[in-house]
Amino acid sequence: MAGKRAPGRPRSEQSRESILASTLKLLEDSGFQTLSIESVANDAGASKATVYRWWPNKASLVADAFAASSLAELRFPDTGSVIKDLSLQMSHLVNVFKGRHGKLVASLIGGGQSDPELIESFVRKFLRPRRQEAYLTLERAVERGELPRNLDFDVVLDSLYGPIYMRFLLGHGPLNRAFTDEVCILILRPLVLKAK
Amino acid sequence: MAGKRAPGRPRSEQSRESILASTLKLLEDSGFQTLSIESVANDAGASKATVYRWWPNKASLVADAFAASSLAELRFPDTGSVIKDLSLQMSHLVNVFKGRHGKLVASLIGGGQSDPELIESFVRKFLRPRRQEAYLTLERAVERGELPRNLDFDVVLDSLYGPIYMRFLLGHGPLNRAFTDEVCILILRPLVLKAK
Amino acid sequence: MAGKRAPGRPRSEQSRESILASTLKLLEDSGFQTLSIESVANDAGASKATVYRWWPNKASLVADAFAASSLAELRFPDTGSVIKDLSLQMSHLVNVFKGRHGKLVASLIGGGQSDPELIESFVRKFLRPRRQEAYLTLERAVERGELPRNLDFDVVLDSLYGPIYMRFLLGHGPLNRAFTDEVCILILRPLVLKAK
Amino acid sequence: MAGKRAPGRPRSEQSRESILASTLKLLEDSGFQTLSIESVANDAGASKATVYRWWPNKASLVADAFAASSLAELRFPDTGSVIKDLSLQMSHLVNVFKGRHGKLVASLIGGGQSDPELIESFVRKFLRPRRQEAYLTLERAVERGELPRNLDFDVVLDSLYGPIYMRFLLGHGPLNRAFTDEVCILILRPLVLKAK
DNA sequence: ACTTAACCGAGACGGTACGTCGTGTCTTGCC
DNA sequence: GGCAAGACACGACGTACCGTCTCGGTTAAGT
Repeated sequence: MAGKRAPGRPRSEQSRESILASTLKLLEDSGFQTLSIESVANDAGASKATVYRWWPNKASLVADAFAASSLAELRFPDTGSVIKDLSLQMSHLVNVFKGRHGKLVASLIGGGQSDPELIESFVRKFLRPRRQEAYLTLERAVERGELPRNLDFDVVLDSLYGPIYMRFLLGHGPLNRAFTDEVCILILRPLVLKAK
Repeated sequence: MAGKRAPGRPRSEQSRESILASTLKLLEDSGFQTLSIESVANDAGASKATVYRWWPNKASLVADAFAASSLAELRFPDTGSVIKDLSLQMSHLVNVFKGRHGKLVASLIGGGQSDPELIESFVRKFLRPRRQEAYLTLERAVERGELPRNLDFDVVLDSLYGPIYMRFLLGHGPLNRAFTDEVCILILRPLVLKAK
Repeated sequence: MAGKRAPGRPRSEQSRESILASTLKLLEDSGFQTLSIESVANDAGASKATVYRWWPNKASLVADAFAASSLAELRFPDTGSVIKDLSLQMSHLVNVFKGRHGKLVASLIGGGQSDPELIESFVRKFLRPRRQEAYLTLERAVERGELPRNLDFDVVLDSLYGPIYMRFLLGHGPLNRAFTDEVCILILRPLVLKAK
Repeated sequence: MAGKRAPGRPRSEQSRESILASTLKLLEDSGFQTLSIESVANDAGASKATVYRWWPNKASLVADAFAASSLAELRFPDTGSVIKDLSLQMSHLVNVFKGRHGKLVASLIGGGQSDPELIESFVRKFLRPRRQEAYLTLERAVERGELPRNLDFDVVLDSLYGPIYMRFLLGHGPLNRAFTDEVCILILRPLVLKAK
């Protein structure tokens, strides 16, 4: 079913990949605003028309490039302790934000303030998958009796990660393991104690 | 020597104000990226050269315009209860973010990801002053015996406001009074109980 | 060896014809410069590759299309009077130039100024055949004793038709029967008189 | 009166001249069709926007460039004989057409077949001024009694020059002094004889 | 009947130029 | 010397064709 192939020359997978790769590369240097589609096409050895044929605007292109990037390496550990699990993962996230891909994420969220597509892509491709895993981590803790039932996971998780995003985007305070640990303890310790 | 005034026509206060006003106006419609200095000059009935004479780039202009805007109306109440004080103020902030000036703040933070001056301006003109007031609110609670001494105010405040900024910028969950209240209770209730 | 036919599918006569027809049609609307091969292929329901397979460039295509057009309907009458014969034919030519095919001829000569192939085609397919007939008309007049022997036919014919082409291409004066008659009389009357 | 100067920076005469000069230069190499405005701007060290600010399209630009070129060097002599006067001037014209500026004129007339502005410019800037002089030459001959009164000058002149333009544009026969002399004699001798 | 090979449509590809828009700088005359 | 008006060189925008290139499918001639 749907075995029919579209007629005409098929899309070049090679050009698609080199365009996305160039986008990522240039984005890391120059940020979202200064990134020009012309420079992407140039760097990728592709034609501007080819870029515009497949991506309607810069935002779509960047969103796709971000989605294609291997940013999925943020697994949650399972140590038997919620606090340890989450503080480890939060510290990993901070390292990512401060590393090579930090500028990319900042560009995405920053550019997204004037282009909903970018935000939508970031949430769908990055935030939601990670949150799914976080739900599991929290559920495991509930099963273990570490956390109470009837907890609003989203409120807890936004309280844990919101401070990270805030400091990442506003830079008004240090962003490091000490900070994430403090936040983690501030929020989770009372919950865990209660459950005892 | 100090009494000497530079010769020539003094700077026109009127043009300065109309330029800042037009900047704010256009920013609310179009966002930071699409805002062009050309359009500002045009709308303000000023010359492009005049804009460039006084502001080196778009970011400075927007930062100044933001500073000149009356966004300082976010006082903290003093009800005698930390939780009430903060949940009221957080709810006010959410209303500002969802109101007419929301787009302005989003533009500032968004544009700031590729232009540090904007972030710096936002933090200095908006975030810090409010935080100063928050410190006072928290201190009052400590004096009252509502909160323990040796509390890291910045960690507490980022835990309270981070979730708001995160939902404001990413839009991945509802942002309303119910949410801020839940966050407020999640974080402050345990602290207050402990202090009893 | 000569009898051998190449194997494989033979050229589609239908596509050839529809391409030439579309070329003519579009040429009449848009002129040579604006005519795009893409639009021809599109209009003809053919593929661009098919056009390029058979015609190396736009000029060849247009030249072929012109050759295939039925512009051969400009016979010379034989009234027994050179002046009548030629003034009739010249008037016919003017009508053609002012009619549906006028733009086609103008495009051909115009485009030909930067593409010799077009001019060459126009001369070979249109001008020379007509001139052959004109030679016969003049020869008949010589036989009749209407015109002197030793006349340089080409000089006479260019003197008769040059004014028509000039006004057709430059549009600096009216182009109508009155004009062609005057030219005809100016040039031929003295010759005929002399021959008497 | 009308002493008011437009406000703002005045147009740069230097850029105007270098643009027109580059246009002429490139036109002689490449012809009208292949001439790109981009290359003109580039060669002139000007910006594309500047070209487009002052000339709405390629035709206007070329027309202006042609008008600014010194193609006015085609004076009519006054030898006391119409035939001599005209055959000299016609021969000069042929030399111009075969010389450096020939391609320019051909481009103008060729391009003009799809852009009336070009033709209009050629007629106004080149053809009409020369024709005015030709009228004077013919009038002198009438005064001298060399030519009859009541002659339609335009018909005579188109009969003389039409053949030149025709051979210039179609290239179907030699274009040289011998040809112009023959045409001149064919048309003018009968008139002059009559006038004797 | 079966192979073979050129044909054809569709349409993607790297390019080039288009005409427009905004940048930041400049020149002019008025205030 | 500030200011509006606005021209300037520059460079990216998004579009349209260019001429070339795969594809899958079609159509005869020659086995």
